[in-house]
Amino acid sequence: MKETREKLLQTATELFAKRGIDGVSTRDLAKVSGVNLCSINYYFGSKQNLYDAVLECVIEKISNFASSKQIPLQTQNLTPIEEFDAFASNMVDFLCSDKISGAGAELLIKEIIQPTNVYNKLYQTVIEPMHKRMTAIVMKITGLDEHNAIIQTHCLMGQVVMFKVHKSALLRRLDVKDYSPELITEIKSRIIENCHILLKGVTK
Amino acid sequence: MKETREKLLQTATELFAKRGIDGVSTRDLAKVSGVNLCSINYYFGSKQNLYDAVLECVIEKISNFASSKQIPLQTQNLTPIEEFDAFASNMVDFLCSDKISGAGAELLIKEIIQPTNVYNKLYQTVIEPMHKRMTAIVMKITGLDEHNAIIQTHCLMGQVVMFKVHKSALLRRLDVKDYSPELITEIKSRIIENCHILLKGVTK
DNA sequence: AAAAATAATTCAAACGATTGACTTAATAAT
DNA sequence: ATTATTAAGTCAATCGTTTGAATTATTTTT
Repeated sequence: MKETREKLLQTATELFAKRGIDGVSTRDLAKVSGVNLCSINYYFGSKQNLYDAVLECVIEKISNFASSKQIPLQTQNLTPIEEFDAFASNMVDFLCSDKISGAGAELLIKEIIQPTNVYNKLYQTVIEPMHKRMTAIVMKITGLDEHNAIIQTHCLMGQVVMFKVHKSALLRRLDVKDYSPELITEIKSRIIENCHILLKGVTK
Repeated sequence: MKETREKLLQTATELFAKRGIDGVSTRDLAKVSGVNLCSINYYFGSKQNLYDAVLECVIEKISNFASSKQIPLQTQNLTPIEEFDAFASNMVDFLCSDKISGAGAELLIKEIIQPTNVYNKLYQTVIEPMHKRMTAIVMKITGLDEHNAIIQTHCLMGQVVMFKVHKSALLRRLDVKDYSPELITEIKSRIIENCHILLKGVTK
């Protein structure tokens, strides 16, 4: 059946996201997936290839999510600020809402912290285009040169990324168990307000 | 000699930071350290205990670094903004300058992304006090209530953390090989300027 | 439509290698 | 004499991977 491959991909995404590739054995994967052990090699060739396939799925998911959010927006004529807002909002949604990214965002961060051979593709197909696009907007609004705009872009993105990277600390500080839709909304508007202030108030 | 224990701790910090605890075998550790395999169990009891010891060293290093930066400042009477600046500046230094944190900062981020049993101590002794202190400053300057100040603190910290978490992407974007002292200075002043703008311009 | 042949998939079992931990013995340093 | 360190090796457990037989699904032939 074609389910076996899919089940393996899904389980692997969750387990790898939680414990990393070295923290998950092929026997764990097979048991949790409910498939035979050799299915991993049958469908993917090796555990490493399975990990690569999982990450390619995540890359694809991001690409799809990004383009799905762009199509309806391109018809309108957005100001740079509006374009930026949509971008930041989507980024928060993807990183923080498990409904959208699943365990993918978790895996993404792991790959960034401890890059494997897949990182190159991740960077070229997802990270760099996003970063470049955001840098262009920052340059347009602030008038910063490219060098400074890149650094500023990194600052702005950091505000978003932080809520995924160190989610646990924020939850403890706020004394809540998980991100609620309301909290995500709060975070989003705080980030966007901050970005507005920075984009308008920053000096060369 | 007392070197063996120290050498193990040092090597373990670097290897664990690079490849994670599961990515390093005890035989690797012994070989790279240039010590005998059983020294690990002799001095630390187990690989896990060695990892814990390494992280406690990192925690201690942060605490020392933080307090060393506080003593000379406490004598002066700093404004909240000045206190904030020193705090942010030190945080950038610790996270981004390998001379100061060594591989410790790398390990720190790894522990945050994939917490082990040591995370609790890390949070209670380092992260929470920092976060609380910064939140207090944010509240004082902006007048935000605690809930919003916590979220804002997370945003501000994110700007700093980003330069450690996704250092590789920034280096690629700027087309440089590593953080130079000049680049760190640039980053630092950008972050501090941003924080000034946000602390003064944010609305309830 | 029934039977035969082929391909795709799953299975239990086991492979060789490596893991962390441990033992015993001997040596070196303080 | 106590402590520190090395050496060589064993241990059970687990690792990723492979095997060949069994099963199921699909296609071809009759």
